[in-house]
Amino acid sequence: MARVLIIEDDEATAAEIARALGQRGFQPEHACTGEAGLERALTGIFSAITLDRMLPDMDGLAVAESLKAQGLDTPVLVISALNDVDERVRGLRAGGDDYLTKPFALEEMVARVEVLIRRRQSDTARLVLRYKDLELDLVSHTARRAGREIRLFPKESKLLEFFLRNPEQVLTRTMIFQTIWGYGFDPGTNLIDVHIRGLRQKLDAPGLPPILHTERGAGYRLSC
Amino acid sequence: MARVLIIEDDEATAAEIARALGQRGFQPEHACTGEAGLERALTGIFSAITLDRMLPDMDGLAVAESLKAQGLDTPVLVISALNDVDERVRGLRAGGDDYLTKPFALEEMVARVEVLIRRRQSDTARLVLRYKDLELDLVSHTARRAGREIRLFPKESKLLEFFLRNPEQVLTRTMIFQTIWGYGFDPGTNLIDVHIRGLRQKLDAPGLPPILHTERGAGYRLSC
DNA sequence: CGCGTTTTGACGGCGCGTTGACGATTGCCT
DNA sequence: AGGCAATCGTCAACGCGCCGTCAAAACGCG
Repeated sequence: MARVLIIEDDEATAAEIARALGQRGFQPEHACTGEAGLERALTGIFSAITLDRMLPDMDGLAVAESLKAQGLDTPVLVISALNDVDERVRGLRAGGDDYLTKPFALEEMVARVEVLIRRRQSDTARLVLRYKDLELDLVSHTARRAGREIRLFPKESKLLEFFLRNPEQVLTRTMIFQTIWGYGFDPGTNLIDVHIRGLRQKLDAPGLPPILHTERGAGYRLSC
Repeated sequence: MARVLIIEDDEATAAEIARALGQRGFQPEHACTGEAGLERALTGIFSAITLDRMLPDMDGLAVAESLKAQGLDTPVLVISALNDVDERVRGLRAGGDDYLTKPFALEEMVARVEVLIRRRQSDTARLVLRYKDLELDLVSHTARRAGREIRLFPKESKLLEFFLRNPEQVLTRTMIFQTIWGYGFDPGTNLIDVHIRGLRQKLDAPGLPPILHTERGAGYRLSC
């Protein structure tokens, strides 16, 4: 999952940005100072960086310049209260890849981050399905519930995919065999039961409500 | 010198943009309609495109989408009078690489075009890729891990390049065959396995953590 | 023709899918 | 309410097929 570094001294702003990014499926991390941000950016792997123009210890532009000077080409979105045209031009020339002025709409910020990342790795757009606090990466066969990452077997992944594409609906055994195994009939084994068990075991961490419900005599259903 | 395509119906605006770009050393060309712009963009080689959101014959966003759909990845700067946040987000999601609202300062417009071009060049013309303690020189086909220099075969280099451009992501056999061999399908041989083995053997010096992981039933992944 | 590289094919190990037995639970019927 | 049958859940073990390995053959370039 794409990691985004937030270099921002104001805690409240940083929290808002992080939340907005998190909702779009990014994995945000936060650094409070320019120094810390530089450190994190150089040691970790990030898909993009949001950089506050004004930081307590150093100018945001100095951070951007330093990053580019060290050969790091992670795209940088400069965020600033300075709306002057000259300031914006300076920000872009200093190594920023985009410039956004405060106050800004969170949605626009996220959209700009997405553009920056999209340009970089234009290939391999990963396909992700979502329902409530559950999401599934169809390529890596990796699920995620309440932030916890869960590795699934291919068959489990296919099964969960079927449920996520038909949430809150009862799926009969026949439908499941049809879709996952291509059978077209119920062979009478407990194949599905076993895989459902596997999924439940991995998805239902203690403290969370169960998400796969059995409809006796009918089939199974994915719901809150 | 870099050519920039201006898709803009208003003659006066187009002339201003062209002059400003020309002064910074760009070679501007002008198309008056969306249709003409599409035509020029697809037939000529441009480093960037400025695209008016409102055109007489078609919506600017439709032009942007059409360009991206045809596989053209020339960066697009969308210019519009619509300053609504939703509009801007739509513009970016539709395939625009940046969004600028009228009225704008010519200098900022030029700066943004420069950023788009700079970013693209650094993407394609980059000679060395890095991830953690691993780096790869694309011209000499030489890798380096923990300081140790490693000579790679051309195929191995291409394969590693693909992984380095998509770190920490699962790459399926199909994706790899598509990218490295241009097949578009999995021929069912163990070609990839053999080359992966070659890379592992060369990259994983004893004492270092393995860096190429297999995701059974899914593909391979480059990580820590 | 000779060298370096890529591809093929055979073989073995092990992960994952499947099976079958058995226990638990549900719902109907007496 | 209680018993019974049908349905579902759980577990461990088997075996197929995917993946790793190796060496030899095919390829391409000079």
